[in-house]
Amino acid sequence: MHDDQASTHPAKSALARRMEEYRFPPGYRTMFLATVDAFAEKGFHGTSTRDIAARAGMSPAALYAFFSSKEEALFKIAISAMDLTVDLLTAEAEHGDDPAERLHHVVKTFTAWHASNNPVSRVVLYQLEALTPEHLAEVADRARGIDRIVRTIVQQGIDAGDFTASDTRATATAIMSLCLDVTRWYRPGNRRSPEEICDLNARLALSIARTA
Amino acid sequence: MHDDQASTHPAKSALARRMEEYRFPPGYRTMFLATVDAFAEKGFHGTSTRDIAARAGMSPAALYAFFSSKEEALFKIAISAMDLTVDLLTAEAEHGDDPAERLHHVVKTFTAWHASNNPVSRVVLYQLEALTPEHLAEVADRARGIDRIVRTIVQQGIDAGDFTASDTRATATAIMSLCLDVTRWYRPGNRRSPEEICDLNARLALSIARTA
DNA sequence: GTCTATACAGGGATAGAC
DNA sequence: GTCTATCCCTGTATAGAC
Repeated sequence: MHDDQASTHPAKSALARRMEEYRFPPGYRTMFLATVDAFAEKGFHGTSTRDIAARAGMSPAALYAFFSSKEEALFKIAISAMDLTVDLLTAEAEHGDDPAERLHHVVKTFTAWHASNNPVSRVVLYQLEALTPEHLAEVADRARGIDRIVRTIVQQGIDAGDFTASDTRATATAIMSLCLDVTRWYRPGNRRSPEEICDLNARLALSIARTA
Repeated sequence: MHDDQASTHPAKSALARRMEEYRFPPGYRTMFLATVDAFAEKGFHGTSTRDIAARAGMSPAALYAFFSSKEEALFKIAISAMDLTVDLLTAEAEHGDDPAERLHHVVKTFTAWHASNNPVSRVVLYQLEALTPEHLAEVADRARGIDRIVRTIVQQGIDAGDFTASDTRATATAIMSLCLDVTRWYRPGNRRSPEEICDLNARLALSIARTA
């Protein structure tokens, strides 16, 4: 008999699954996921440690068994999510023989990430300004790594003569916009299925790469 | 002799100019703009009324001469900005004889808005969750109005047989993503000039509208 | 409309027991 | 690792003078 979802999560996020695989302690996982949801809903500064504790079903002090501060919790969430994103996209960037195919896979996966892990991606996209400058710098490094994955494929397509865009960075930025902005407008139960959304974004990304 | 900019604003925002035209009292304008900048930089909950007061060069109590609460300040900022956006885009949506031309104008203007009024647009895009449900509903109305301007042009283009997209709303969403996400990545002094950015977005929007 | 002063609630974080 | 209890600071908002 397998566990059903007892929590408020409609489906277990990729991050939750990874934490299980890696045998993170259950208390940590509970607190971590409660923190993600709280930050996603109310924002970092709008969330009190008491909010988080209530969601996790623990006392406010329990947070400090896992994180040295609320800010560190945000930092660890961001790092975990971005490392997972890099892993996913790096794997996808190797599927497919030509740049067009690789772009298709990467955009599809990156779009799906933002739809299926909406709470985490809201935190990563909108809450990072609350980090200390040191932590922000580490996180910005990861963000550049993600950018680079897309940019590299665009450049390869241009070099191969398959993509006709003239400005690699600008093209990558536009493609990223399509993927990231899913975080803003997507809600579970959207008119379009996640698959339709991912497919459209993948096709639009190719159009963008082929716009002079 | 014209006034030079004495404030921290690199250039007077469209909103600041409109408040002058409409003869808003100077104290109100100062407080309003200080609040915008504070919210844009630190977020609504990350900003204290003392922060705002310090930026405005006034006492913390001065805020309450203009707004009944911090939340009301956010609400008035959002409403002002969105009303101005609707005015700008509505005007642009009338320039041009065919849908392609109108789309070009609207996307260009909407992109320029997010680049040139970055602080205000950061607040409007990322801080609205802090509004009361009643205020949020009013603001969401405005947001739908803005969406509709783009959606209408897309629909006209499809009806005219000029755009080949099959899903009007999805197409409008993708075009909006290009425009809105400028808020996230654009900073004054970007490698590309605002004009280049606007032109590219306008061309990409057309590509998107013409992707099956 | 702007100030000084202040009430008073809520927040982050810690102490110390189990 | 988790709790109860609590410290102390910060934050919103108001009172009342000018």
